[in-house]
Amino acid sequence: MPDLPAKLDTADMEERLLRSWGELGTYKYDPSRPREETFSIDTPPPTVSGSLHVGHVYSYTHTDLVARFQRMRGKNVFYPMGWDDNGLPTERRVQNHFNVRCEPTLPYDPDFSPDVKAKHAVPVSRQNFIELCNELVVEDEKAFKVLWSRLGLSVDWAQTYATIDDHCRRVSQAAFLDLVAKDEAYTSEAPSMYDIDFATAVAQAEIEDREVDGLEFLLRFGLETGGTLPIMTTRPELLAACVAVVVHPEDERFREIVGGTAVTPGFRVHVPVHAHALADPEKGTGAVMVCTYGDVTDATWQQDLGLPTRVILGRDGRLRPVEFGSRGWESDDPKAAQTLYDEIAGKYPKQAKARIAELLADAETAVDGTSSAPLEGEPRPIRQTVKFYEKGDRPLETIPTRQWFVRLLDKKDDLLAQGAKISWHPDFMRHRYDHWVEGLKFDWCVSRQRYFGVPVPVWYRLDARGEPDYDEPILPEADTLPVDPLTHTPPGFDPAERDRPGGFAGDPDIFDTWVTSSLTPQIATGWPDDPDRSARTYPMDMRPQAHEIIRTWAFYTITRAWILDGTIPWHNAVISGWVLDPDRKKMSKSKGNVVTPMGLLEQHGSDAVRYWAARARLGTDTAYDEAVFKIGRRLVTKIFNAGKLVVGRLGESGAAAGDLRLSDITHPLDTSLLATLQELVERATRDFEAYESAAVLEAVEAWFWTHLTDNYLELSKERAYARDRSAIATWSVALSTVLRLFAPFLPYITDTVWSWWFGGDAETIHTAAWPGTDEFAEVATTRAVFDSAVETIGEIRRVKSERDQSIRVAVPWMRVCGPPNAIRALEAAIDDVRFAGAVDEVHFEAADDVEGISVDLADALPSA
RNA sequence: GGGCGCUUAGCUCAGUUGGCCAGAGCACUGCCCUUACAAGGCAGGGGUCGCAGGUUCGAGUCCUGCAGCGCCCA
Repeated sequence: MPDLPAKLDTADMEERLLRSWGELGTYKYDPSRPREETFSIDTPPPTVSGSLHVGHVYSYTHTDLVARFQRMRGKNVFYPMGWDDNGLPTERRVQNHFNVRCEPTLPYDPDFSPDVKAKHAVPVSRQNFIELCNELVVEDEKAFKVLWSRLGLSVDWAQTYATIDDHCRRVSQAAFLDLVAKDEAYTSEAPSMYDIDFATAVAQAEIEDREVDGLEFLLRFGLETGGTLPIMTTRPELLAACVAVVVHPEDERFREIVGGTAVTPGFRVHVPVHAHALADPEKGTGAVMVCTYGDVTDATWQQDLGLPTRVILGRDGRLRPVEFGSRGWESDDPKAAQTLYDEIAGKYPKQAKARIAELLADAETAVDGTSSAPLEGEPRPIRQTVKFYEKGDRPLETIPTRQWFVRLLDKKDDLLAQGAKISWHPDFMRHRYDHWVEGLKFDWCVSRQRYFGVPVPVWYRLDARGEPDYDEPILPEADTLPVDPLTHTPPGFDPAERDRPGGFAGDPDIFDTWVTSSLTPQIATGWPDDPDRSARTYPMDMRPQAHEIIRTWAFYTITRAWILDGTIPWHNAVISGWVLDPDRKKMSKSKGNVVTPMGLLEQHGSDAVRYWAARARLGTDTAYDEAVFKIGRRLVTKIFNAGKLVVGRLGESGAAAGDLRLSDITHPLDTSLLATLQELVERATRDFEAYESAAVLEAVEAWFWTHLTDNYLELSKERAYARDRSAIATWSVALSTVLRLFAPFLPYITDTVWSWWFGGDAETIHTAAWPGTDEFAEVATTRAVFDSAVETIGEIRRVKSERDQSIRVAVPWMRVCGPPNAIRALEAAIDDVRFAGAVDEVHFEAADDVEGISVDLADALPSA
């Protein structure tokens, strides 16, 4: 037994154990053990260029609790860590840090070195950009690794990946080739949700609705048959793109004109009037103008009704030049139409809207030869719901562009069935997934018109005029991945043929970051190159994540696994809530209410911070509350002190660590305590298996405090000091067991106390066996003796306390009254109670008509 | 507008399949230096379990409706 320290030095303890775990290889994954002995975890790769915040500490701790529990149950835990360095945040950080910008058409320069002093950002090739990224994120990764380690995450650091590294790009591209081969990915020119500032298409999952102030304009269309048709619109600037008018099929007001032709004001273009169920009779005047494209419904109408397209909005977000009178742009008065359009061409929608409203308010642009202007009255302010890219500032536009899509809409039922095979913790979180799948409206747009990311690994043949053939994309050989089609040459071509008629062109786009992130299970488990590793770790056991990305990360991951090989990616989805600040707002960097986690660990100790995180049930949001760290800290101190007491006695007793046997435990109080401990172990194990770690902690903490330290240790202390074999053995068993039950939550203090007596330097508690539910079966009795002893000492304390007496004050005698069963149980442990209560003589009194135990010793107390 | 969750002591939260007077910690009050622990221990006060109905011998727990808060989606 080592000399036990007088005080607990947290920083020193943490540093020492971190080193020791590293040397022992405590958290190493063993690739030789079979699948059924392995527990594999699909860890969320944090965005390395993002800030470290307390939310990380929170949810990652939840994961670690399960990892440690499974490890102690004998599982070979596969607990990798990924870094997400693929995407916009890193792109920006690399740009600023190295003063470069990614120019994918440039050739790779192996000798490039950044010039941070250059006046303008230096353009570099995509490969150079990726290399700079790798260089930069090394530092970011270090910061994360230091924090995670200190927090006590039992990650195997030999198992790491980064989403932009060669391996991930290779996996991502290989999985894409698989999609293409299965006809699950396709390219098409279609109206897509497009952010004009980011200049890229986005997917449904990245879109959010925002309420904004808008204006409603009432326009008078002409009718071929004479008269006018009032139409309400919020987007008069798209009037030139109008291809039809629709009304609801059952709307009596418009019965006469369906099938007829309307004439747009100002531009004097003839457009058909159609009936369609999506036209809302309650909205505006009931008649809607269809423009290509004002929003997604326009695209539906255009498709359903076989309408032509008149696209006036360019990918730069400005109204592009149009020639009225040319094919597709016929007008009753091309010259007037052109004059009108030229006033708004080149403008952004917002400016164009203002200008066209002015012009349409002019009677000159009348549609019916009358003198009244097509714009009736003043525009009315309204609140409208508009779609935005989640990172964007201007509304999304629906612009036809060529994109790659992954088929989703044809497999909703399959995806629901896959979701149903997964256990969600808490279970109600599965609704989020189901509702998202049910609400899917588009296939997944996976191409992005950005520069930094995993390139779409595709080339296109160019015809004699230099036009790409999108129908027959050229794909790379699997063993050449990863490729960048803008620098690599496709099989069968010469580099000189790039961008030449009759030659080839590389696809300039990159993938949506979720294309790669949705493959973290495959990335981590070695698909497609290492089938052996994959067979030992996949499907994974557990996916921890936060609830707001169920519709993205969880959804896409389930989708990819289904398409790839019909599997579910993991058996359990474990969903953490958020950390809220004291005002109940989500903590995030942008709100400026973030607390730096390393400071917390240093101030309160890692165990105490883990305690705070572990107390929260899965799926529930938690207020950031310093008070809870303090409670955790108190628990750590208590374990330290109780450990000192117990190990001190064990050492004094002369027994060796392996020397004590369960069969030594014979005293009724001791066997009775083990009955309560057995209950605890059963409950803790059951709850942990159900991912209810917060309930485990609560139960273990309650037992430790109220059963062990407040009562049992006090009751049995005299026997322990007297080297009573039964007491000594019980102290050893109780401490060993409760330490192991606490170990997943409080890895530092438990391992420290463990090392004093049970482990030594060479063995850590974290690979010790989780207590078995039948571990004490041979000696545990019932809890009756313990309960009655506790009740009696509680009564003694209460009476003394009421008399303002010390608990140690000596009492010559007391009378105990209680039901016969309780009295009989109490008699078996009465010497322990007498010592703990400092009572000399006891008179028992069994009575059938009383409820609990009561003591009478007031008269025996010295006067206060 | 649809869905999900939450509403229990001043605060933060437990309350398993409905069952004895509703619990913990913090905070508050009083007492206690008891040889593991004063960064402690013991004891105490404090709640019509959001509201209104219903089922039941019995409801914090099940059902219906309503309200407030939060989140997800439209």
